[in-house]
Amino acid sequence: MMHRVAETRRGRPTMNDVAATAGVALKTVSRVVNDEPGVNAATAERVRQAIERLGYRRNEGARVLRRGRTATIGLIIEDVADPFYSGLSRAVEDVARSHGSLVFTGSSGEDPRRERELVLAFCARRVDGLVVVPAGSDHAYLGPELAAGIRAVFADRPAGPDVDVDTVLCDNTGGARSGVAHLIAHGHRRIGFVGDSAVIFTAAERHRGFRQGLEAAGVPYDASLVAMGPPDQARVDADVARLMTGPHPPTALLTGNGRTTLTTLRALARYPSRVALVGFDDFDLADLLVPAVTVVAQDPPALGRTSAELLFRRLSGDNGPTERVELPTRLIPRGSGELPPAP
Amino acid sequence: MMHRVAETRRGRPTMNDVAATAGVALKTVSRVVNDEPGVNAATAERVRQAIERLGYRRNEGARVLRRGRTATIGLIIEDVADPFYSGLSRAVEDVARSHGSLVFTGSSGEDPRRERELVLAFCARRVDGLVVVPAGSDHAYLGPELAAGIRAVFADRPAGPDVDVDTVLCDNTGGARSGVAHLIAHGHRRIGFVGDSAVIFTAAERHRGFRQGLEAAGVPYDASLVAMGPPDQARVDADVARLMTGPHPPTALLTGNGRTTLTTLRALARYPSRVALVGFDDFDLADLLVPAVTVVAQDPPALGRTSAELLFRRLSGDNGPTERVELPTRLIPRGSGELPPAP
DNA sequence: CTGAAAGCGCTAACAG
DNA sequence: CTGTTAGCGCTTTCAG
Repeated sequence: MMHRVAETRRGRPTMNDVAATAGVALKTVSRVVNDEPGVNAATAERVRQAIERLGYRRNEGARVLRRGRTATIGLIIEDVADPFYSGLSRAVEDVARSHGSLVFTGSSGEDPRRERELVLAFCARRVDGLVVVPAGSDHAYLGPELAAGIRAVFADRPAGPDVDVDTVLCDNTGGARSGVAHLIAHGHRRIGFVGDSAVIFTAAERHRGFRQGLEAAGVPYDASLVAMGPPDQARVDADVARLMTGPHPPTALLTGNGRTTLTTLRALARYPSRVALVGFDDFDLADLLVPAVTVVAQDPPALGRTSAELLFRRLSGDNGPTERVELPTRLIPRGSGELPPAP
Repeated sequence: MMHRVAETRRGRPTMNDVAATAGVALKTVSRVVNDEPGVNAATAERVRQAIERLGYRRNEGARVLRRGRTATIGLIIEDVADPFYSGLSRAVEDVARSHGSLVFTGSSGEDPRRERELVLAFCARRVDGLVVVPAGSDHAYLGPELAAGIRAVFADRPAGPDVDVDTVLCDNTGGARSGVAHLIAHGHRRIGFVGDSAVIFTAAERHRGFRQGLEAAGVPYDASLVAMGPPDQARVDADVARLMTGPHPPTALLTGNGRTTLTTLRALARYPSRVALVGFDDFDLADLLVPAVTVVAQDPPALGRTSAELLFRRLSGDNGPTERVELPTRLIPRGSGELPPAP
């Protein structure tokens, strides 16, 4: 079937064009388009034919201008290409869809300025709400947006002190504690920690949990066994080399997140001795490595789902006090975390 | 600093509110907001102060209504949570950003109805253009949108015959041929193919390349060594079992995409004999498995980047004939593809 | 340099 | 059941 180019100046047929074509008033078209009751079946049919003939599609932007809600939310994460965030994204998207909303996605790349830029760009598009994994800790810029009624839920990391928003986190300290406890239960006492930069909330929390885990078992904390920094291979190679070639190398490692686990495994491949390893974050293929990798699993989709559901609860009128949800972690033993201390 | 709630009815300050506060006309505010020349410095400063005081932010939707362009594009993929698509997404997002655009992301989940729904929802939001990885092959629904001036680039898979759009593909047949050639060069003659459902374009193309590769070397094609279907573990387990326990099991396998490679590796873990394997699509950790996995690598970011750049070229006025770009693949030998045929 | 009026495409409110 | 009128927040003429 052929579709003629719209009759209007701008390239797209409008409700007015449809009304003219169908020989009815604008409002009648509006009624048909919005399934409002009280239109004669025959008239409605004429309108529908005109719509079909012109290839008319309602302009959502114009509609929003009148109605207020955009049925759109914004999602800011660190990097869609990271499996942790892509799992979270998918869950947010699914929840949004079930609420009839579309989602703008943006990657901050761990840059606070970019985070701010994205949030404000989304707000200028008048998203109804935001799910944000913050890169920075200064969120004063959100003040006017929140005051204007845009709702926000922070996921994975909390907001700075200047705003009061709902937050969904994972039990970072508890997860790290359980990882350490697991290694200690398997006989380890010299346990290293390879984590992300300490400025990142989750990294700092996991490091805290690591320390607590040692303390709980009466194992002294040794700062020389801790290596925190950016997750690039070169940095991790250097840090692992430092740990493994020191006077008292660790017999076990806790790694601070998915990316770090991979880079650490690569770095470790150069050393003959088998160190035990528990990774924070599960990853595809953990079961296929030799030995299979024991992990403290988070649930990225649950993080996304919980955040988005909380957001939509707010959007549908829940004005109760700010919530802070903490999701549990789960230790999955697969082999690498059960290796005994090397002699 | 405190921000008072907007003085208007609707919750957000408008240009009018700013004008009233600054004691100027609406148009002057507009000029300041848009950095138009010809505003007295002092006046502009008063306006800026009013903006700051009210927490004013331009309503992009209203602006669009007048101007036409939304500075927004839509991206439809199969699943953000799949690393192939998340890599592509990130690249699209980056290109969009460099052109000052925001991106709506949606996952079709391989469902043509959902693909259509997303495309139309994005069009109703008046995106300037679309990058779509199609799930279906009927794209007649796009006709009116294209006629109305929305540009579209299809990525990874071509559009159906009913529309004429730019397309960016990967060299699926060539990649598969090179994988097969590699295995044959290492002495294999009984080579199996485990791929995605044949209805998926890339799967069918890779199967075709597989066949061509055999033919080129004079190795007869044996349909009993081919297993195509959904990438879930159960199906792959069953198919691999069929292949490996048959009268003449293959000594090597070509797997049709990233997910299938993983499920096939899991399935193969149950069999003692070492079959050689080349996987289509590279994946994180391929180097850490034992043996490390030889792959025919695609470049998902390049796919996204190329598609998005083509889209923005169209949006900036390039009306040349429809293009069809094909991106090369690269064989990365790592070990699994160089295993000799089992005795 | 500044402003008033018109209108983008739509829905809300109120007639007939 | 159908239509008219106003106006969402902004930019675009066109006049001062």
